[in-house]
Amino acid sequence: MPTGPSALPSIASLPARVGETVTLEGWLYNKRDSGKIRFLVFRDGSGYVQGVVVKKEVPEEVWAASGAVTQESTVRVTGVVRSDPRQPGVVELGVTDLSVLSLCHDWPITPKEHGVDFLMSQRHLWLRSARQVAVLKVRSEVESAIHDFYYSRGYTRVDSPILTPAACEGTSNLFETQYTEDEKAYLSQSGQLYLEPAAAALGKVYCFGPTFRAEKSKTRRHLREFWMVEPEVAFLEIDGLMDLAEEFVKELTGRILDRRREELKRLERDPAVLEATCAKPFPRIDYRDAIEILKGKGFPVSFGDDLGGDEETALTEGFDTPVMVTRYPISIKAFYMQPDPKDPEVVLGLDMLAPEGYGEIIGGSQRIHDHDLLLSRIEQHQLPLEAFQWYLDVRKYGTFPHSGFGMGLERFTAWMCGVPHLRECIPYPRMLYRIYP
RNA sequence: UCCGCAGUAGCUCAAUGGUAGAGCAUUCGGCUGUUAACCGAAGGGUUGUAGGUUCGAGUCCUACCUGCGGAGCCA
Repeated sequence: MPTGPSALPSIASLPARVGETVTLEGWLYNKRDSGKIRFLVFRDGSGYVQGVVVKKEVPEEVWAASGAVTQESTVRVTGVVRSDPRQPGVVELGVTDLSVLSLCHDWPITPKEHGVDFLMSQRHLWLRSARQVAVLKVRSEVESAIHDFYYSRGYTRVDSPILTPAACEGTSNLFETQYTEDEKAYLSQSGQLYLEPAAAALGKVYCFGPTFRAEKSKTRRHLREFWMVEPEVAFLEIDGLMDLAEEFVKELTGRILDRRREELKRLERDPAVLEATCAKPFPRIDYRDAIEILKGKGFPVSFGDDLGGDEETALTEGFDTPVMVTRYPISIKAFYMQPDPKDPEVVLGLDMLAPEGYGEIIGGSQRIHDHDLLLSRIEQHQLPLEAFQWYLDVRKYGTFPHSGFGMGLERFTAWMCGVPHLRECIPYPRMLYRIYP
């Protein structure tokens, strides 16, 4: 079992050490003082443990240190691990020695409520709070599960570039940067176009990295910098893509339920919906049927309209799993999506909507594999042909049907955690008018 | 960009146009089983900025700044 940089045991390991005397290093999370007995809650990143300091049982200087120590001071503490008779399965530390390594003054984040503006300005410190720690652990678990999912199925990870010469879709929401003296570059909005040639090389590929959208979005479901995982699979068509998306979401959700129960509990996340997601098939609804359902619910929508947040929430009502909507009108979707041969007004696209109002977590499609059809779509969208010549080459040299999707890591994490706003689901959120810290 | 809401102590919020207040945090005191511990005391303010109305403005009006929520777009 490898140890960290310090050979000291972690708080997380204490339940297996009942009866032992251990020394820990960490921070003071909270303190309750009751005359001749003090309760100090320590944290070290792996967990939390309550230390009990009794005046007549410790040397005078240890008692003094336990009184002087403040929230977020760094400490080295020694004590006996014992089960807490009031909470079975939980341990506490009978403190025998305590030294303050660094006394913390004026810690700004108190145990009471704070406003969003204040917390966001203190994001680097806010990260230490129990709720943020839990969310970041879930996020990390999701990231790890993503790699495990694809690796175990024979996918090759292909890192797509972050600096790109032109837009994938439109140019109004790109971050621009100077590449050379007379050439611009743009931060990537998607790795998809680069994955398609890679799928011709490796068959099954995926990329996972940061994505940048300079949209003027100011909602809880948008970030300007977010992480997206994108699989792209050769010879996979729309029905197989839907199977892949469902299997993917089921596996990630199951992984969180298996390994992050503690964090879900701390976040007061009811696991019922996540358990249903693992157990039940996801409904698959054609866009045309979705429009009829929405009309029945009183929405003034007709064929050709895109679905807004309220419509998405209405469609998922009554389901405790994600819902997949397919076959959107060709007019509202990207140029590269494959038209349905049986219904040329729609494309073989797929959106997966999370339940409970969390909205779109996956968007994907079968791609156009016919060279001339793709060429005509590029022309219809008035995209610069020379910029897409390499993309057309995928169809020119041994073309093949293929499909892929993108899943937003923060949106998925937000849904897992039951956290309403994406800003808590990434360590340092980048939002409109906010790039500090 | 558009629509709506807000800005008062370090933080979260009160205050009919008439003496600027509470809780938490901080400091001091009390308490041997606390769980956002509790009890007592103290310090802490140019009410976002600039102008205006009024005998009198935190409160009403105008402009600006900052933030929040939502829309469009999307993951």
